[in-house]
Amino acid sequence: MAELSPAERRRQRVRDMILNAAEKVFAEEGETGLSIRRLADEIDYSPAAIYKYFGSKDDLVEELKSAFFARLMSKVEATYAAHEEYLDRCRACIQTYIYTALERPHHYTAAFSGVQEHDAGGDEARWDEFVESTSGQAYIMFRDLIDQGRQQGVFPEIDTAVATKSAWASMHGLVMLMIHLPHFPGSFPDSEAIDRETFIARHADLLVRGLSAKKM
Amino acid sequence: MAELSPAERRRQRVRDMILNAAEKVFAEEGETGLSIRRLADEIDYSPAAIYKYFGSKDDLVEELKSAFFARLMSKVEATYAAHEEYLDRCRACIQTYIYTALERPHHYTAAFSGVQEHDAGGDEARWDEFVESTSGQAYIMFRDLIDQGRQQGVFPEIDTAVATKSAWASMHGLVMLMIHLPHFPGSFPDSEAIDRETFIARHADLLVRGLSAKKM
DNA sequence: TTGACAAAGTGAACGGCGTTTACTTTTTTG
DNA sequence: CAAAAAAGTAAACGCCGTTCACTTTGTCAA
Repeated sequence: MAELSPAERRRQRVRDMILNAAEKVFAEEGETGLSIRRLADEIDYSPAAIYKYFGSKDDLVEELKSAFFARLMSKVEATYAAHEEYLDRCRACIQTYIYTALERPHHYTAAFSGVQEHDAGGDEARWDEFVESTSGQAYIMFRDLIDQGRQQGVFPEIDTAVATKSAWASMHGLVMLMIHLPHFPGSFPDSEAIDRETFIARHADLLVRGLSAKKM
Repeated sequence: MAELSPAERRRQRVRDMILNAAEKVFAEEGETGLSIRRLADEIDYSPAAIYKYFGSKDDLVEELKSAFFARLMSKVEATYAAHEEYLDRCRACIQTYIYTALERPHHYTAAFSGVQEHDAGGDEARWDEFVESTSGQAYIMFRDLIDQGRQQGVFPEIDTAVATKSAWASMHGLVMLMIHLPHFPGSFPDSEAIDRETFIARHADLLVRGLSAKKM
């Protein structure tokens, strides 16, 4: 079962030290605060040593991001399993996604950063790549969830793929606004204060309502 | 009428040169590609000269962002004026927001960057600040639009502030996903290809449908 | 056990960055 | 025209990611 030699174990330990130090800094300060030199300092190695374990700073950050996304996915899966009734399950999964994303705002935003040019050409080779990517997994999971709703007639008039993308956008947008606007959604003096929990629940409601509605 | 002295005119010209060069680079490459030294090079001045016109790189970028957001707002306002029927107006404004944001992805994302800590304490002094900020203006405008719907009974059961924030999140999320995922929403082999125009229209539809629906 | 080879680790450097400081040149103005 | 103010600059500071030549340490077959 893949026994590790002492050398491999040692290597693994150092690698983990780097990752742990990086995770800590990144969670608190994001990519801005994370520098190879600072990391090296914290683990008492030279900066150059880190390059024996990671090809580049981006590679390192990539690993932080995908570890986070794996956790996000497994949390949503657990929520899925914990709810029987379909609409409950929907709302709960949406909320779990949002809450978990908010636990690590720097990770979540970093996972969706970097402007992509929109290749109109149907470059379908990228689909495989996407499915294995962090965001791809989120898409697949919610697509399956929503398609159940279509099959059961709860969402009578939707196209699964379109509805999934819309719903995802809606969740994603809420997370992003909450991360970037310090007073969202509460403490707007133009309305009664509303706390995050109730707002998230209401947002999930609105979303489900839109999916359930018949065309106008 | 605030006549400008020749000195002031000259100063203004140089300032604009800097801003134009910055705008060009930023539109194409975002904050990554924008450096003071490169800017100085392009306009044939020394790097230090730029600091006679802008306090910092962030100040400069701030000006690019708010100029963009002003354009975004005025486009949405024009769309507002161009549509009479209420639901048409709603859908059209949503779509204009999305399209204009997508014209300058680097500007739009930069305007929503930087993780904020969530001051639970009702720090209401920030409201004034928010109202004058770029994102604050977007909020106010859509809030007024949606409140019209409530008053007219088109959106019968909504709370204006909550609905506005949800709707905004929904638009914002779509823009962000389109910017960050190269194949969104089309060219997913799990469904028929769908182009951006139709998808945006459908997304706006779904949103309006949610707002119109009665509680379940 | 030893000698060769690989792996781990390092100090110093390269080229880039935002920004500041001390300085010179140009322009405005009393 | 002199003095004050503004515009512009070269050089440096302290960061950054990354690379390279080098030394140290560990592994393993003869």
